[in-house]
This record gives sequence, structure tokens and C-alpha cells, in this order.
Amino acid sequence: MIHPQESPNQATARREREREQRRAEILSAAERIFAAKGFHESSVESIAEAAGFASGTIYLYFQDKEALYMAVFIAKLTQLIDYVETRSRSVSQPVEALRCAIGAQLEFHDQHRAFFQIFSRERPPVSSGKGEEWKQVHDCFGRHTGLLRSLIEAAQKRKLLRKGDSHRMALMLLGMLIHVTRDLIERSGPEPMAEQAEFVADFFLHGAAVERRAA
Amino acid sequence: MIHPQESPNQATARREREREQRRAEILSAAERIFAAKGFHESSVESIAEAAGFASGTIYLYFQDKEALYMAVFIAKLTQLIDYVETRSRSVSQPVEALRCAIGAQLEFHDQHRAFFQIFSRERPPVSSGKGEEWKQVHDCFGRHTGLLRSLIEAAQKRKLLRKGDSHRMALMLLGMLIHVTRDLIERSGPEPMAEQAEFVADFFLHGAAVERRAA
Amino acid sequence: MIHPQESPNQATARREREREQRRAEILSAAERIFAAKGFHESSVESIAEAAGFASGTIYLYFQDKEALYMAVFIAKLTQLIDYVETRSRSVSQPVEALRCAIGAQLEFHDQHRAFFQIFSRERPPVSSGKGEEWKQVHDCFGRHTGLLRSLIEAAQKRKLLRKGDSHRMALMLLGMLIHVTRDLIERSGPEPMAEQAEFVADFFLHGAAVERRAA
Amino acid sequence: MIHPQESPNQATARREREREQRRAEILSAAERIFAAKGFHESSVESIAEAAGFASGTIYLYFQDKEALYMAVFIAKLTQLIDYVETRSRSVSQPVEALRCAIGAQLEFHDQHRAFFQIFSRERPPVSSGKGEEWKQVHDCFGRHTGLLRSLIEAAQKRKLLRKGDSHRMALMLLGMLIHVTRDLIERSGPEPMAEQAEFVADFFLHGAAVERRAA
DNA sequence: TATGAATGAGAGTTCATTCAT
DNA sequence: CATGAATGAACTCTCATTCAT
Repeated sequence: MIHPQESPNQATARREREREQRRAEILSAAERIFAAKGFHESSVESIAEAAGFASGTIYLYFQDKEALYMAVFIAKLTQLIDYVETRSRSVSQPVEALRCAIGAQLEFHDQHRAFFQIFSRERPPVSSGKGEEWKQVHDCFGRHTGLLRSLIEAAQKRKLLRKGDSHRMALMLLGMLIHVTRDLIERSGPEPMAEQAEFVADFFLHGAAVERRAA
Repeated sequence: MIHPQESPNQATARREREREQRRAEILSAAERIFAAKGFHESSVESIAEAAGFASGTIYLYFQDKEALYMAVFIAKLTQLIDYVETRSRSVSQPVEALRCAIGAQLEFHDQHRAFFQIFSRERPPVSSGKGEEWKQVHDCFGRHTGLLRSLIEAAQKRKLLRKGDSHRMALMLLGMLIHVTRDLIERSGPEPMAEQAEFVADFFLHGAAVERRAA
Repeated sequence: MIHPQESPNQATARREREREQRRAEILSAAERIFAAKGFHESSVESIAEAAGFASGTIYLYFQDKEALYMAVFIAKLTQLIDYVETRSRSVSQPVEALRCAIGAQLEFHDQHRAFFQIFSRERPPVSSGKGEEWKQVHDCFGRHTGLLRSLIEAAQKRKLLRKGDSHRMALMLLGMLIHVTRDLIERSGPEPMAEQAEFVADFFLHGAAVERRAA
Repeated sequence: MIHPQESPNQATARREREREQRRAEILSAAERIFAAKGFHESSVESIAEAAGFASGTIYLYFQDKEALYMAVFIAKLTQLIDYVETRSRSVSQPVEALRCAIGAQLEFHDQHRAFFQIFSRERPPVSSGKGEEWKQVHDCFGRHTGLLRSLIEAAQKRKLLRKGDSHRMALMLLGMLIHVTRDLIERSGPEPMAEQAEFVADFFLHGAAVERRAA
């Protein structure tokens, strides 16, 4: 139990690491519980239990239930964005990068179905006056849109996508992705969402019209 | 104030009308409160107060809080769908009808901003075992998608839209509409969403790509 | 509808009669409902409905729910006492009169099983400060004990029962009758309580001992 | 206050003991409140207050108000039965044992007057479908009757009591005991019920008749 | 007189949060 | 640090009672 050779720095670092480890365990348990039942139906008690802690311990790692919820959201969204970014940055051709981003996002949705069930159902609660924490979530959404936006702009620069408000284009794309996910989750069929990737990408690129643009 | 000549039938009819009137008042107040704070943060007490009734009165019109929430959802969605349907049916050219539907929906979102704040944030709670009521809401969403779908199919029949799974196309469109609305609401700017109608419609029709389809 | 020949007195009398009639209907409905569910589980609404009136009407005949409950109790107990009294007074031999009283009470319990289900389970609520109404119920119990007591005393005078505190003897007898009824009701078998009459009477007269008294 | 030497086992055992202690305090407070006002007029809040706890704490020890009520009933009846059993088992002569049981029960009623106020007024509520908990109370009553019955049968075997259905005899005796208690409680005089023991016992043994049995 | 819609106090219960251990 | 018993505010919902019609 005791490591007498450990320097104070090492001890501090280890403690820090352990603390992060436990925080992560709680986050993971919280994600499972929140995903299964949503924010209000999930009790702090049940999350603590799932994480193997006592309920009071949660408050040593998170200010309150809402902060925990936010943290889960932020962690997951960050994961998603990182995943999509990594995948799409590995492709140099801009349009292909976009296709890749679409596919990556749907794959991620597949792998974290439970989470996106709540994600598409309930956004974090906006308690009055808690603007600070909410802002972080907001920023996360912003990063997400921003990522797609930068991919779009890269393609626009090469004239592969037509000009236009890239932010709004990114919104269109995100809307498609979220809604198709929601639809599949609600019908809770087993088929992977990733199968929709090509359809969404094509639709994003060409729309529904049959006639040629500006012909 | 006294209607001595009133027949029993008239009296009954008037009572029925008044009852509907009060039900509508409660629905309207509930919509405001729910929209501002979400389902769980809204107390029945506050809704009653906003409607000008005592809290117990709510239960004379709705079985419980959840039923009230459902009713708000269903009423509003039905209104929306009816509005979009009426507006789009008045245009015979299928693509124009779709444009019209898009415009109508965004206008409606504008006129009922508060509601679509919750609509885009939290779906009705799905209490375990209350499949019955939930099904009604689900059907509502179904009607909505179905309406857009039928407009799309009409255009496909005339070869104005390319072939393809009309259900998925409708989902894409709805995703765009919902997400653009969410974005505007969250940034709570004053500009009307309807201004986005043309952009959304063009995007739906032609997508983001610059090159001509299948060229 | 109008009886123009009716004198004012007649009209008043008729109204009085009709009022009594309606009061009785309410009492009867209340008895059924209270008997089935007890005081607290029975709502005024349901009693009114069972009586064919609106809930507000109840309050034109009874001060409140508790007074109604009391009235049911008093009415039923009075009926019981009258029945037992009538039956036992018709027999001149004192011991036979007692046997008859015992039989009559059990018969009455049989005929009004539902009522005695609550009677044996819950006595009227004693709201603080409502001594007045409660006193009436108390008096009723007093009359009941008093009736048995007078039968006992009559037999004592003729040396057919041994001397002793007739009030306590009456209590013993009532306790037996009530408890045997409770037991049968709780086991809710179909056999009539009246079958127990002879057993109770013999027991009351001779007790459980085998040896002869004072031998 | 600090027990640094305490082993984990000791700590657990102490906690268990303390928990039982607090449960008992709640039971005791509940008994007082329920006895004074009955089940429905007693609020959980007032019971908690009487026990020196916050209202929520009650629910850490009892599932709900009804379970608490049941627990009060069962605990008290079990105490009573144990008391009567212990006392009567210490006497070998069967008839004397019965006399002793009668005395013991009335003494117990004396010592727990408040409880027997409700005991004789309202039986536990039988919520629909809660057969499980209700059964426990029912069993308690059964044990009570069974105890008296076994004493009676012991006396019958030695021919000290006449033959006959011992269950019904036990019911007679219990009816007497309960009713005499009720009478004294309602008149709320100060005299001990135990003074009635001899009277009840004699009455149980010999009944009211003056003539010798079947002589 | 009868109605029944409206009232609103009050109930039981939950659970996020705290803090003595 | 971790615990988990205790807290108590806040919730939804019921229903006896009133009173305008």
C-alpha cells in the first residue's frame, strides 16, 4: 500500500491519475444510466451504484447532478468530434473528406446508440443562471458545426461545392444526420445507421432535384 | 347574462363550447410554461396559475401532467401539419408545393417559437407501459413525415424529383427544418426563420455540390 | 306537476315527505358505498352518484361527509336495536328472550353483512371537537348494551341468571356476538352467522367449564 | 465517542443495533400518533416529528405509511401474544393457565392503552392487491386465537372444560376481552382493566346461568 | 332545490444534497 | 477520501366543500 521510494511529485501525480481514473469511471456509469433513462429518471444513487461508489462520492468529483450530465454530454460530444475529425482529416480530397465525416459520425452513433437516444431526445437542462456550464455544451455544438463547416469551406475553396453560407450548409448536414439517427433509433431496428451514410452524403451533395443545376 | 329562452340543447352545447374554451386556455398556458422550462421543471401549479385556474382544476381537463404534455404536443403538431398541408395543397405544381410547405413550416415555427423550443429540445417522456398515449404522439410525427413524403412522391411521379426512397428524403428535409430552427432559437436572434425557407428549399432540391448531377 | 287543490299545509307536508325520501335514498347509497370501501376510501362523489344526485346535493341533506357517516351508523344501529328489541320482547320467558335476541342480532348481521364488515373494522372517526355528533353514536351503543342489559336483568329478577353486574354481562355477550361476526366475515365464508346463535347462547349461559357451578 | 479499536465487525454490528434502535423509536412514535388519531388522520410528517426525525427519514425504515401501520400492528400484537404466552405457559394447571392468560392480556391492554384504542377501532387498511402484507397481520390474529385455543384444548384433554369447538370458544373469549377493553377505553376511566380479569374468567368458565349444567 | 365546475389545502413520497463519521 | 444516513423542499394528485347558475 505504501510506496516509500515514491517522491512527493510522483505521489501527487499518481493521486491525480487515480482521481482522473475514478472520475472517468463515474462518467462512464453516468453515461450508461442517463442513456437508458434520461436525466430526470436517473437518480444520483443509481449512478453511484453503477460506478461502484457511494452516492456522496459523486459530489467529490462533480458539483451536482446537472454538472455530471453536462460532463457526460461534453465528453461524448468531444469524443464524437474528435473521431469525426481524425477520420476526415485523413482524407485529403475535400469531398471525400466530407463523405468520410458523414460515415464516421453515423458509425459513432451506431457504437453509442444508447447515448444518442437521449442526445436526440433531451438536451441538457438549462437551469436558470447556470449559463457558465451551459456555455460549454454550447461551445461543443459549435465545435461540431465548425468542424463540418471547415470541411465544407475547404471544398468550396477548391470549387467542389458551390458558394454559399457554409455555416448554414453545415447546419443542413447536421440536421440530416441527427434526424436520420433519431428515426432509426425510434424504430429501434437493428440495421446499422452507417448504411445511411452514402444516401445522406449523396443527398447533401446533390439534393432531391432531377434537373441539372442552373441549366 | 341570463338566457331564459335557452333550450336544454343550447345549454349543453354552450357548456361544451365553454369547456373546450377552458381546455384550450390550459393548453395554451401549458405550452408557454413547458416551452420555457421543459417538462420536469414545469410544475402543474405554475401552469394552472398561468391559465388562471387553481391547480386541481387542471385535473378536470387532463388525466395527469404527462397527458397534458402529450396533449400540448399533439395539438401543436396537428396544427402545424394542418397548416403546412393546407398551404401546400393550394399549390398545384409539385416542386412549388414543396417550397410552399417548407416556407409554411418555418413560418409556423416563427409564430410558435416558444413551443418549438421544447419541441427541438425534449420529446415527450415515454413512461414505461404508457404505450397508448405515446403512440398518439408517434403517429403525429408519422403524419408529419407522411405529408412531406406525399409531396415528394407527387413530384417524383412527374419526374421533377429524382427517384429514391421518399421516406428518407422526407426525413432529410425534416432534419434540415428542425435543425435550422433549433439553431436560430438557441441563438435567439430576432430574425424570422421564414427567411431561411428559400435557402432550405434550394438546398433540399440541389444539395451542396457545384458540378451537375451525373454529368 | 302542479296540484292546485293542495292546501299550503299539504304542500309543506308533501315537501317534507319528499325530502325525507331523498335523505333516505342518500343514506342507503352511502351505506352501500361505505360498507364496500370504508369511510376514507369512499368519496362523496361516488355516494352521490350511487344515490342519483350531484355531489353538491349531498350537502343539502348532511352537514358533511362525517355527519353522513354518522347518520348511516346511527340509522343502522337503530334498525338493529329495534329489530332485536322487537324480536326479544315478543318472548316472555326471559332466558328464551335472550336466546331470541342473540339469534335476532346474528340474523341481522347476516342480512347486512356489508355494513357489519365496516362496523367491525372501523368505528366512526372522532374528529376533534365534534363531540356532539359522536355522542349520538355513543348513545346508540349505549342503547344497544342497555337493551341486552335489561333482558339480563329481567332474567336475574326471576333468578334464571345469577346475580352480578348486568352491564358487564351485557358487554361480554356483545363482545362475543361482534367477534364471532368479525371472524366469519373475515373468512368470508357463505354460511349464515345465525347458525352460531345457539352456540353463543349456550356459551353465554353456561360458559366453558365442565364442572357444575358451586359444586 | 471515538472507538479506534473497533473492528469492522463491531462497527457493522453497532450500526445494525443503532438502526434497530431508530426503527424502534419510529415504531413507538407511530404507535402513539396512530393510537391518538387513527391511520388516516395521522400524517407521516407528524409521526416523523414525534420520533424526532425528518419526514423523509421514515421512508428509510418503512416502505410507506401503510407498511409502518402494519409494522406497528404486528409488533404490538406479537408482543402481546408473547407476553400472554410466557405468562400462561408458566402455570401448569390448565384452567389456571387460562385465568392467567386472561389476566395477562388485560394487563397488557392496560400498559398499552393507547394502542388498543386503535386496535379496537380500526383494523389495518386492506389495500387492494396488497395481500402479502395484510396476510402477516392476519397471521398475527391467527396466532392469537391459536394460543388461546391451545390453552383451551389442554384443559379439554384433562376434562376440565367441556368438549366443543375450541376455535369458537377462543373466539368467544377474545370477543369478551376486546369488548370489555373497548368499553373501558371509551369511557376512559382510570381504573385498570386487569380488575376485570376475574370477572371475565369466571364468565368464560361458567357463563351467566344460575342453574347447574345439565344436572 | 339541484347542479357540478372550481377550489385549494393537504396528503404521501422522492431524491439531490450535505456532513458527521 | 469515501461513506451513506439524514434531510427537507418540492412535487403531483385527490377530494371535501362551496357557490354561481
